[in-house]
Amino acid sequence: MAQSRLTGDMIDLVAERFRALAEPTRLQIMQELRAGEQTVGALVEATGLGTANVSKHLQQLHAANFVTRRKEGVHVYYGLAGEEVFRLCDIMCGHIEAEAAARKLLFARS
Amino acid sequence: MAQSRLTGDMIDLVAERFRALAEPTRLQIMQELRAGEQTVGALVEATGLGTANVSKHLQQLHAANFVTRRKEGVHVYYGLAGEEVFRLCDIMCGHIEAEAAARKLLFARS
DNA sequence: CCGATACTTTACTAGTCAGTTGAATACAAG
DNA sequence: CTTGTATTCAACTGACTAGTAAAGTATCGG
Repeated sequence: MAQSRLTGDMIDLVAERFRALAEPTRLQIMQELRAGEQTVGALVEATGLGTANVSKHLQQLHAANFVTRRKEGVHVYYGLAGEEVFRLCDIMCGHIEAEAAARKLLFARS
Repeated sequence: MAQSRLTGDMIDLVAERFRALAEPTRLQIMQELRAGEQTVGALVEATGLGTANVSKHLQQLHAANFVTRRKEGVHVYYGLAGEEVFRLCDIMCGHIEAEAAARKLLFARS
């Protein structure tokens, strides 16, 4: 099941995907999308970011296949392409919490 | 279990961790470490990268808590701090493969 | 103490990228 | 066709960072 070996090409692709998630702004957008498919304008309002900025981030997330894109009239709706992202975030959160817990323990026995 | 909501601070921390893995070079180093704890010099030889470069990447991985550091005499041994990283990579690989499969399917019915 | 080896730090360069501004495109309504 | 709204594109700036070279630090053997 688990990739015992990551080939050179695959490493590049994986790193590229990680980079798509390595930006707080993009994670914030993903988080907003969790409420459901939304237009660019709605995301702009929800996040307080600039329109062009949000549009660019959405394109990057779309290029990395983390969001879907659907045009309807004058609006463009973006939505989550899957839940993997949040599984990834959960693992990271666990990692961070474990680290915090370890640090706490370290202080406790000083 | 799953974080239904990611707070602002947590988003920053998670993005920071993703960034640590968003570099092919660092993934390559992690991959090498899978064979076991190794010195900086051994990693330099295994990867063909510059010494200072490897040292710096290892520090970043250590700061993100993905590798352990142990000094022994004149050598410094780095090792994997856990297997989460590879779980993350596996999910990403699955994502990439699913995407490739979908593209293939798209071509097939043209 | 001296020199050698292993690693880290610092300073630099070149490339990348987030965010912004203003123009361009697409579509809808009048 | 014209106006207005929604989104994207292009150009720019400032910040960050990978890689490298050279100096600095630590540890061991003699």
